[in-house]
Amino acid sequence: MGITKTAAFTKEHNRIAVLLKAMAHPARVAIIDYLLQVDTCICGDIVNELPLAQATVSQHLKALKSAGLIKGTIEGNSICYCIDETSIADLRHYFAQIYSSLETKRKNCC
Amino acid sequence: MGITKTAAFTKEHNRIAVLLKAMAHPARVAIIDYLLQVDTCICGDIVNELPLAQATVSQHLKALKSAGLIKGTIEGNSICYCIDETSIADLRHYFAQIYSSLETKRKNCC
DNA sequence: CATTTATATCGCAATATTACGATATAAAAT
DNA sequence: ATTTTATATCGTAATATTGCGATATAAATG
Repeated sequence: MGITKTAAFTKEHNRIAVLLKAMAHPARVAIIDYLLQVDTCICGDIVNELPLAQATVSQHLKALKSAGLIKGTIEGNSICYCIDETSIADLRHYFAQIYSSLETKRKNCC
Repeated sequence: MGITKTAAFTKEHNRIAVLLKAMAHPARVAIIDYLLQVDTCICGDIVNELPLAQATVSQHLKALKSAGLIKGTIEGNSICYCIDETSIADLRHYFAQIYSSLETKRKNCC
């Protein structure tokens, strides 16, 4: 025991959980933030932007990448990372739907 | 080593990470989903809705509650849980901002 | 070709999460 | 007053994450 019972939940619930989990760390929120701030997506200096060792940053980038939140393409010596719009659009849609669902249903006891 | 370097990141990045972490599990996504589906927020049967033991569900509810995603008020014998709109609004706003920022900046290399 | 630069992976220690049975608590029903 | 019902907490085992030094890889530069 101690392992997430992934198979017991719906595909959709798991899909959302995977995306959220990938972003559920301040370093990874900071990485997304940084990728938004730079105007080009040639981002070879993410390591210098974060208060973490190079190996750790690389791991965080891998986590974001394997969840589909960022894309990385080899650019000669270094790697060009940028945000994958699709996954952000999915999350945006997810929370927008929850919010509008809350607005229309308006619970009356809390 | 092995502990998240919370202090090294901004308050805002940590705040978002805490909210996302609370939702970053299929059981907790399922709980939010269920709370949305029921029309009243007297939700004493969340345990029966999930494929997990009562103790485990209670822990997940605690996690959602301490992150501020749900509220629970004692209703006699049982507890009335419902979604806390504020936190959902925050997350909705966060992803909407990322999305619109992506739209305006439109990277040209990926 | 040796060196530098950029990034990834390995191995490991510290810590955190997930799950559940057992037990506690406290209100409701009998 | 005892039992039932609803929920929380404790203890603990299994697993996952976080972080980093060391090392690997591979392109760029000298």
